[in-house]
Amino acid sequence: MKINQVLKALSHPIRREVIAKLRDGPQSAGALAANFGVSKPTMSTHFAALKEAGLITAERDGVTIYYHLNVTVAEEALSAVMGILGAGEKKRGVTKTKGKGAPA
Amino acid sequence: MKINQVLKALSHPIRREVIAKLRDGPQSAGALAANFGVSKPTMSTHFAALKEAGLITAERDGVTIYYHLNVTVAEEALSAVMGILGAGEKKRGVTKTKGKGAPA
DNA sequence: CGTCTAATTAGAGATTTTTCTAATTATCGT
DNA sequence: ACGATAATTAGAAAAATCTCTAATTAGACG
Repeated sequence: MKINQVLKALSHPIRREVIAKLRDGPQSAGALAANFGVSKPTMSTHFAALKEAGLITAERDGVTIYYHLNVTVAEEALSAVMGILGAGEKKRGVTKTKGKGAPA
Repeated sequence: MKINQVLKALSHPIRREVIAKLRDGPQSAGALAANFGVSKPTMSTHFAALKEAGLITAERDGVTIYYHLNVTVAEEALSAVMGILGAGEKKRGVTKTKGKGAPA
């Protein structure tokens, strides 16, 4: 899981909404696309970004493609974000140096 | 807290590293900038993005500016990401319709 | 095979992001 | 006031992102 790809994927509202919808179960590309005011090719690009990030997987059934949320990657991503944001841990105070030998 | 700004802020490796460093306590702009292979003005831009997102705050002490992690916003952001990624909840199965009256 | 549906890839334009150098602002100390 | 230090703003170039329309691929079915 590449955290950079995952966070870039999460940095667009449409892609976040897609993930939210897929939490209720797999859905076809077309059904997903119907929820947003952009063209289908644009949605394809967003699906591709999510797929690249590993957050979703595609499954073809006949002519229809169903996207599934990859729960494992979603959980890994969440852990990673916890690691970055600190998950509520407290740390030591300022190391302020007021006098002459000032810090950078 | 605007989740879009926060996630965009998190979508750059340098900005994530800055947050990580600030978890150990406030640091000056210059001290932070010293850790990355980019110019100081570039770092200023990154600080501005983090500040816009509310993830850090600035405090001037003489000629030096100290950045602090905004723990509250960091925690809110984490909650928001949990909401998006689902925080490990399980949901119902596929609603696959194989026959004629196919879904979109 | 021809045609219809579902979705993607191709190509291009507009906007945003990232980064740089140069100039400016703000503060301190003499 | 002057000069040094810390950091930002200004302006511009390069790269990435987002979106569109048109064309293509893939499969189903009569």
